[in-house]
Amino acid sequence: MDLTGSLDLLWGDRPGPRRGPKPALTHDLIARTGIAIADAEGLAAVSMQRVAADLGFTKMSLYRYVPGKSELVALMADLAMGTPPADPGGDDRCARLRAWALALLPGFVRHPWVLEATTGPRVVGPNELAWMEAALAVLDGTGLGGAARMDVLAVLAGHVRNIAQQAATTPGGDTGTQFGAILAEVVRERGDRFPAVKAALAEAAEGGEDEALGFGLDLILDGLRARIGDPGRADPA
Amino acid sequence: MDLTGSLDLLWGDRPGPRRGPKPALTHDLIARTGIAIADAEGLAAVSMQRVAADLGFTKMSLYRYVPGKSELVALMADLAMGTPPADPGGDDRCARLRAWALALLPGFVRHPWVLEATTGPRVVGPNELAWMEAALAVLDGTGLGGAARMDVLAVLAGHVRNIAQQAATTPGGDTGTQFGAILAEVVRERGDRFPAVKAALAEAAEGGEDEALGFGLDLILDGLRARIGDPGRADPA
DNA sequence: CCAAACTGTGTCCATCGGAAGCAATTCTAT
DNA sequence: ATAGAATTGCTTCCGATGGACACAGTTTGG
Repeated sequence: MDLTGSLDLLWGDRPGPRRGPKPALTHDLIARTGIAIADAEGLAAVSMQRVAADLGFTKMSLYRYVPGKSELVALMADLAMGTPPADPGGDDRCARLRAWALALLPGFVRHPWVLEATTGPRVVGPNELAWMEAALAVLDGTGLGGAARMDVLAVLAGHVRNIAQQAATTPGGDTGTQFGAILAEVVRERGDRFPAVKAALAEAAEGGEDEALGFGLDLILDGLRARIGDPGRADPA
Repeated sequence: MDLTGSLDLLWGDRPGPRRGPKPALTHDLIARTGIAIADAEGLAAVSMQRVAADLGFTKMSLYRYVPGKSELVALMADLAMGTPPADPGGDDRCARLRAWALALLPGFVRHPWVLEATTGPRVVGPNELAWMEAALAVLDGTGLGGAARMDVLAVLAGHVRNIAQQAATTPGGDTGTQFGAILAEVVRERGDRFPAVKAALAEAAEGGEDEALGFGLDLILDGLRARIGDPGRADPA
């Protein structure tokens, strides 16, 4: 796996050549075209051919800008996540982390393919690193060690990813094939062998509102609050 | 997206035909062959051609057993995760959930491609459902609602997935390209723009042992302990 | 002014997932 | 026992994909 290609591309460490025809495309334009395709039809619909066609160019011209498809997808993913919002500040670090996590969700919901594109070891891009920086900055000055701070970040981001994954629909537009719906379908006729799952599903369907994201964040942040001296409710009601 | 194919295959609802030549292969054998390839060379190396070749058959013969590649991958993933261990029991539900989460990790570490294979909406297989059942059974009888019980499960499993993802190495055997190593490489020359990340990484590298999994679990389970009346240490010390 | 450098394109290739049809094999019904 | 039906594994074929390579046209520096 060659990571220098992704690294140079994502971080834009390219000396600008001066001779020859002026480039008609930019990394940004190419990536945005790919994002549009992935948003509408899923990551599988993103091919070099397709991206080039949507831009009005031939497939091979893209290779003048991007070393390969995986690097293009990495570029798309980093661009799609955008930059983190400004830290609201304040004394309650947990509240700030909560805001950070809540801000992370829309990107995953609007671009569900980013979940696919960012599984496994990869080169971290500028935007992803900026998100990490924002969360770690909040954790600066707590008694937590470096590894622990990274862990808090991983747990929070992981939870947001999970929620986004459950909410993700099939790109084709099959709104009925959400993860929960599929699960319910599977359990319907086999519930006897999985009574706890059956009960939880039935109760959840009856209960109404889905507060998965907030509930999980409260769970994690309550645990965190106990480890750092921070204002906020000590009694979780 | 046709889910009936995956559904029937994963759950083995196939009436056994009696006429014709006896099948030379089984779902189990095919899936295990695919797993061996994915373990050694990554999920990308798993093609119908390759699986068939390793079995000594032609590519198209596999389609007599499996409707398509995605269904094969789903079968591989469910088989690779195996069945959950027996619940140790006891009064401390959090300890039981901790054991459950710890038992979940080895499967992801041994088969990193399962993370890729199980992103996005999918048909849940028997083994995955058994893992869900095991965790939800522990949460039975707590005051938590159905949706909340599912959320606890999602948070725990999500954290384990995240840890496994960070520990995953490139399939090709590039042991140096773990996620943390790549991250460190990126930050090395750009640390000034990301001071919090730089500090956390430096401190983590110096600190030594990596307790990411346990730390995150403690975080989550402490938050959970506050919501269910359960024995266990109240002071996280 | 010319050679070097760069861009976009056309051609070519191996590989992939999968459809369709064919021959051989085995079971069921007579 | 035997004919027909069902099933298997194989061969052939197809469109699409990612990517290598060479080529012609364009721009710029010496």
